[in-house]
Amino acid sequence: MRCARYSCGVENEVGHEIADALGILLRRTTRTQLHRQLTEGMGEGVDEQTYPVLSALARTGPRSAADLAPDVGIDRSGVTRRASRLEAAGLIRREADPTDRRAHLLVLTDQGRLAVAELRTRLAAHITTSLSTWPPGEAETFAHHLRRFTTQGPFA
Amino acid sequence: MRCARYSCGVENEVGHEIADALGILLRRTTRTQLHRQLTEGMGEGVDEQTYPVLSALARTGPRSAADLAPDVGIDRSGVTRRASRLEAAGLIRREADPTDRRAHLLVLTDQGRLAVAELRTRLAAHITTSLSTWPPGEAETFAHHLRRFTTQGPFA
DNA sequence: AGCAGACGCGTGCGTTGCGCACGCTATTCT
DNA sequence: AGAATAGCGTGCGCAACGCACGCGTCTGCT
Repeated sequence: MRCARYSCGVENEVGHEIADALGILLRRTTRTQLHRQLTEGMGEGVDEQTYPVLSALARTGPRSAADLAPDVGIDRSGVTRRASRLEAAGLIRREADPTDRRAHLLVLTDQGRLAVAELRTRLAAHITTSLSTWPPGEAETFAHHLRRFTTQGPFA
Repeated sequence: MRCARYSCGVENEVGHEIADALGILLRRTTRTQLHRQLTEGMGEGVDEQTYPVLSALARTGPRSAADLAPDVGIDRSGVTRRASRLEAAGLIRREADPTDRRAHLLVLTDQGRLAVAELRTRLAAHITTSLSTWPPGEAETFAHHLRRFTTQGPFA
């Protein structure tokens, strides 16, 4: 176990370090406390289970439940149920697919768009306040690295 | 929406960017596919639900179930049940607290320690391979930033 | 010292959510 | 046109969680 920082290129040490940090992040994420704090006061329909549906819809636009399922990681029926809850909360609505009359497209309502924006804003506020002590510029590089990691990394 | 990179200090743009990336990470995490892939072939007791317990024990040493509950984010009874599963799988064992005869300390067995190490190794391998295309040094910087973020950030 | 209240763990009950399998409707291919 | 296929929603069984309770243990007060 030699010194890892600034070693030649990429070594396993870096992977372990990131793995540890991600493990912490996973744990902090798994505990739904932050999600609850973020979703507090929102509509009754949005929680840590329905949020991925909203987020995916906001990212990729209207899609069908079956199409959404692999992104959310659950069964199609689960997406259907979550969508029903979100529909009851008025955050999304089912729209008939014009090209296929048996398909239902899930599309965010204005309220749903506001909800996603609000959630993102709250999360950004949390992050921004805690990043205010970082040296100038490092937050930006971290943000770029994080984005690159999520888009081309093992979580892509 | 002015240009955010290398702006003065920290602006909301950075928070939003990180929030988006974390949103993706949350979604990718919520979908248990990666976890399943990582825990495939491990003992039957370890899954995406029991992993946080193992991880927390590996990080902080033997603790009681009630003490562990807030870190895992579930009820004490839930920790008790997860611990029972892990105990049945031989990954942890309940040990009588020497200072309090009603308390049971959850302590990793050698097998449990190996399981945590194996999980961390698999995760590190995933990360390392995908980071091999990064410019030299950036992975280390990202690792340090990520660690700092998880230790002093809003997820601390 | 003795007793009452508090604390900690484990367990039954009710609830919730998921996966699988099925039925129904619409589409497509021969 | 008819048969096979695809897509959505729903019933059933299962797993897991939260809440509340009981039992054993500790602690503080008289």
